[in-house]
Amino acid sequence: MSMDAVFRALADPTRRQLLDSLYARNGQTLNALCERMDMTRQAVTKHLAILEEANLVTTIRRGREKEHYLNPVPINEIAERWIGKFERHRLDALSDMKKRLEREEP
Amino acid sequence: MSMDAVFRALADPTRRQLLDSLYARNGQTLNALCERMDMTRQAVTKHLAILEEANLVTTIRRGREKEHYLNPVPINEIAERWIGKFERHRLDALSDMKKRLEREEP
DNA sequence: TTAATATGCAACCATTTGGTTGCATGTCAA
DNA sequence: TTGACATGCAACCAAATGGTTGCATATTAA
Repeated sequence: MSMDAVFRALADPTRRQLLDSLYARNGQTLNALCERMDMTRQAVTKHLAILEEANLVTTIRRGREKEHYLNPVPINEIAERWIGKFERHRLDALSDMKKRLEREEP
Repeated sequence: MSMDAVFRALADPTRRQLLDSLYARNGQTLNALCERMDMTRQAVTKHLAILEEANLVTTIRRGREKEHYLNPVPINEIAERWIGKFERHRLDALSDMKKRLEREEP
């Protein structure tokens, strides 16, 4: 479960929109997801493939349809492992920066 | 402060490495940052420009050197505004998915 | 069985991205 | 002042990205 794939997947606004769509209604089929997107089905398919690769979306084949489910776990892991460490020192870094900025050119 | 720029900036492993480097030692000059990167100074400059555009890095010109400072605020905002909502329903979504997966083909 | 529906695969294309090289500019120190 | 050092700018290039079109396959329903 590479962090790189998750970050890369989240970088595209269309893919974030797809996640939002699944967040609003989980288990949508490809066609359902396409309806709200202003691009061809094949383009959406590619985006979904990238989301699947990042483990952000899981699919189940049900007959001729394919249901898509949001998997929030990788996002949670990013928040905990990577973003958390910056948050932790947010105020420290801010006050640091402020001090630096206030100390004018010597 | 566009969320898109932040996500895009975070998508590249080199840029995350730069943030890590600044997290370890804040206020490094361009040359200092380049030393640990296996690419030309100009390539690093471009990455830093993208990080600046996303407001993740702030710089101060000090004489002929340029100091780079980590700004964790945008990351914090992402965590709060966007990632938070997926985290919140993490368990719900998981159990949802489990149920779906367990209910075999009808 | 057959037509409609849902998805999959592959080739193709324009643009963006990540990197390079070469040269210019600005600042410090001898 | 002059040479060394730190950074800036621009042209260029290969590869990745995001999108398209066209056709193939599989499933449902009449």
